[in-house]
Amino acid sequence: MAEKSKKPQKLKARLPRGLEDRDPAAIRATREMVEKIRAVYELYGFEPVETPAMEYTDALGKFLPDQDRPNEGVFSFQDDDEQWISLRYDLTAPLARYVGERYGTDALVLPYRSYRVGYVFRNEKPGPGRFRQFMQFDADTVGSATPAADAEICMMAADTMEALGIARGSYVVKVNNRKVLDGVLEDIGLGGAENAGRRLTVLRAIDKYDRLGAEGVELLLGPGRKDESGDFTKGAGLDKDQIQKVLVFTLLQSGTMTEPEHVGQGAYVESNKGVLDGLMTHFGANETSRAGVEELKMISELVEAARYGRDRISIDPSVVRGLEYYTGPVYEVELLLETKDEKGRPVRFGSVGGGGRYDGLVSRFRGEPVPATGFSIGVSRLQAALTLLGKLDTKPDFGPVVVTVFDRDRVADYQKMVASLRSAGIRAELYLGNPKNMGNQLKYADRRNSPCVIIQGSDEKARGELQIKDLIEGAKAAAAIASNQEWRESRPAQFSCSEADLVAKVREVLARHDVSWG
RNA sequence: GCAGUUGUAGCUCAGUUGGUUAGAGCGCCUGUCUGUGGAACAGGAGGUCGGUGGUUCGAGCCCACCCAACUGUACCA
Repeated sequence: MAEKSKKPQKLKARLPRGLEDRDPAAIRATREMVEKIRAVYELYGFEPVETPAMEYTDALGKFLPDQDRPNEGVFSFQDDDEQWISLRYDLTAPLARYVGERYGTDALVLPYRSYRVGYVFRNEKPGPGRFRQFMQFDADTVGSATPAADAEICMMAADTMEALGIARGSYVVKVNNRKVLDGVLEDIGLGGAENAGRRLTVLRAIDKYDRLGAEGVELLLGPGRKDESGDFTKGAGLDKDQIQKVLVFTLLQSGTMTEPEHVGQGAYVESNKGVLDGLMTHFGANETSRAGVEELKMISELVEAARYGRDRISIDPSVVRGLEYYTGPVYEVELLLETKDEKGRPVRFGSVGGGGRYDGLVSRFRGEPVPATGFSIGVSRLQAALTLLGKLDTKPDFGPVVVTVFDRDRVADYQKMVASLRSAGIRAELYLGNPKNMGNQLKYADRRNSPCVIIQGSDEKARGELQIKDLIEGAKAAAAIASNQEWRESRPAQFSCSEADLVAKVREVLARHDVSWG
């Protein structure tokens, strides 16, 4: 018993939770998604910019509501000079810093329209499609207060989803305006700084509408709600009339969708308009709300004029989006596809992107107001969703053409073949393992998913020839062969050619199987 | 953070009322096979039984605490 602990303990190879290693297929999928998003953003006139993964903590967080616990949710450390530095948790705050540093100089053309992609970090509990390091792809317009800036970001969000292969009807861009919400809250007596906490509770309750439904929201607005596990969530403690008013607001989204045959005749416009009319009727008396509805109206008219119907961009008062820093229109892109995980349980992905107007975020670096609006796609979450939906190509890429080593003293000859294939633009490599037998080399090439291998033994060398073995064709032929003996001797899908024809013949094999790399 | 469920080989899982040296399938490695991938056959490696402490003559199994994963919930700039 005493010597049990004498064993040398191995270091456990493991990754911190909420992080992931990414294989070639995942990397390729990300690259393709990023490229499609980039193309749409560029089309809309945005230009790229890149900022570092770290910022001074105050530049990221000072404006934010949860500053009383600066180390929660963010990864932070202290620099040599004791200043706090944090890993960015989104791409918006760093952009505000970037703009704040250049505002009013020649380095920045206003309105400034830029996009950026990169990893962001959050120190939170991970879940399916939710990581502690994940990729976002943002676009923002800084220095423009017109709702036209908001409208086009909504349209761009819709275009981006379709560019990513998500069919119209399988996603929706939801739009709301924080001003309308603020007005409603004023109306029910929750205005003023002393009610900030309860306002937050109400906003969170509304935000859960799509998940909990009207009944759940009602409980959260009132006494509170108990979930399936018995956990209790404290409510906002509103009275009946207050709850009723908030619910009327939230439920106004459920205007009917226009029938497809009316699309194109302008009829579908009525649905968004219906929501807006309803908002105006119920809440127009409040000045703040009315201003918000007017903005939404403008956005709605602009997107509809551009033929983006409610099937793509929908006014939805239940959208809250984040907390304090949004000041006007807010947007959220939701995936409407239902899917199941490996165990057959239904998974809802919900929001895969969002954004809004944040007129205060840049101005805190300046003395003057700087309006801004932007949008962010959660690339990692969207990729997780698309993978589960089987909408991403997860086939591994083809491996390189493998030149096998037959005679160990002729490695130079084989390396020369590799070089000539490479100079012809063909992905190729020399077998670098132990070349003691051909079987291992073919097994290696097979596992690398190589389209073909090159073999040259002394017989072929004497004739100035070499063998090209088509592994893809060979695998098909193998199905018909039962014995190993026969399998070996028949050498399926293998042919000779002269050394001079190497590149041309390999090209033929590649063309036959549509092999392309990357 | 809170609650529930679950932790045995790389993966999926057996493991009796607490009893000798913890098993299987798949995968992996080696050989049959230095002139050819799959299949077949033979052999092999791989385990702190999630961790620590306790109860016991004896713990994979019982108890306590801790850790991790999963699900729900809270938070999510």
